[in-house]
Amino acid sequence: MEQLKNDRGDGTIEKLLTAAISVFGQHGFHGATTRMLTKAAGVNQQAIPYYFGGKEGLYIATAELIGAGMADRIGAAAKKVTRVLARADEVGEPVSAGEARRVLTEFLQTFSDVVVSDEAEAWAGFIFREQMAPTEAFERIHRAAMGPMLGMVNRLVGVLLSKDPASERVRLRTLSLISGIIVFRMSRATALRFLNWEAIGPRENHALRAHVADLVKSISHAT
Amino acid sequence: MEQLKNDRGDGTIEKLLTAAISVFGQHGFHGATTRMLTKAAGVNQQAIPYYFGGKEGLYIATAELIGAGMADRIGAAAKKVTRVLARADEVGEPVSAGEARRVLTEFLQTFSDVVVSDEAEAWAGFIFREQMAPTEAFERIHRAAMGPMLGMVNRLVGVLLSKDPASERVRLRTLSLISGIIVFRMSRATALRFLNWEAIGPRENHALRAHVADLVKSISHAT
DNA sequence: GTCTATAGTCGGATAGAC
DNA sequence: GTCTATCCGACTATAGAC
Repeated sequence: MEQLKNDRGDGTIEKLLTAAISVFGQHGFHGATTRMLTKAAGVNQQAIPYYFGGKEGLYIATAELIGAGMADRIGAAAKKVTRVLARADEVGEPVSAGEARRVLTEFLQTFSDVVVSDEAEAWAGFIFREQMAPTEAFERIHRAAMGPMLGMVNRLVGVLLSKDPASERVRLRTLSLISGIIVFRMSRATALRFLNWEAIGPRENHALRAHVADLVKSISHAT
Repeated sequence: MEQLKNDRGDGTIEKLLTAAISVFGQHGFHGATTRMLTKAAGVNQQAIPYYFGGKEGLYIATAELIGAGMADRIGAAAKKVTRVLARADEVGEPVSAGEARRVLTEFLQTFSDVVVSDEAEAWAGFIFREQMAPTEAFERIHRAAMGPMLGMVNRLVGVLLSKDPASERVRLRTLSLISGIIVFRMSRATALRFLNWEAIGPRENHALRAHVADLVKSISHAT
């Protein structure tokens, strides 16, 4: 399967992949039918077996696209953090609590932006379905985006707690911290209702960023 | 549909419901077939349309059972909290921060126990699928268990932050707090791997209870 | 490379014997 | 109330014209 044929197909593959993210996300693998997928993409039903070898092939390809998309969207922010951590390693001196808090807050605010973005809405269903019953698709998303992010955040949480990042306590905090942000996407319906929000617009986005700062602050204050 | 017929059926309905929780949880509504469901329950395929009017009817009935199960399992702990809150209302004096923290910790530890329990494993897939694409089934679970719990926890978080429980800030914290616990069920695979845990046994359960106490503590310390 | 037509499979629900 | 047999529709994938 050396490479996806691109000649002549005026974006059939791309249209299919784009549509697949939201259709699979909304209905899951079984709930989505090839007819839904191709209709949403505006292409012939036969395009799926032809280009992807079948529905499952399209599913895997979609997962890869999502992984790449996530990595891309948080990439710039992640690079900043990596740079700070790398510099600390070079100097052989740990990152200061103040800097860790600043960097972590900034990164997680970006993450929060991405999480509640319209783009992520299409990703979310896909990812969280996979999280419950991981298939190969999840592996790919994890490797591309989630794994590196977890490790990075964990190091900063370790600094804030003045504890070994490898310790259980730090890792537990990291997991809870990230899930405390993701909840606004994953349980969006529940969250909106509970907050009396109708949607997540600029004002709500701003409130979320403040909330993220709150969460980070609460880590450094606890012992 | 006055009442489910129970005469003579030696537990067919019960067997079907019990099996349905895990089968729907694992495969989702579309992924689960009536043949899977009835085979897992050890009953005739025809039993689903007969007793529940169809696959969807079984799905709704399953949701109700889960809602009742959750309410039951956290019921005792919830009652304690309700009592404390009610007493405060009577006296007209707010709950003290110390008591709020104690009560909240105890409640959330129970919640954490339930969340990671084997029983909840069967519920989890069902609930989180619903959370992403809520149907009527979600409404029922929400009303039975999640809604009341959110309100209760929120009041205590309000006390700890010395803020109006209705305020956005408090509600945001409540959502993040609860999701910080649920993550160990919802993203269990990711969490276990990140923590180098093989399973959640007694030791891990204990660690989680300590972690929950940590999370509550971090609320009272933050401003 | 893209289409129409259709084959082949499996899904949920029904009919009717017992 | 429970079974076997079966229908009908929807699904994915293939065949073959263009």
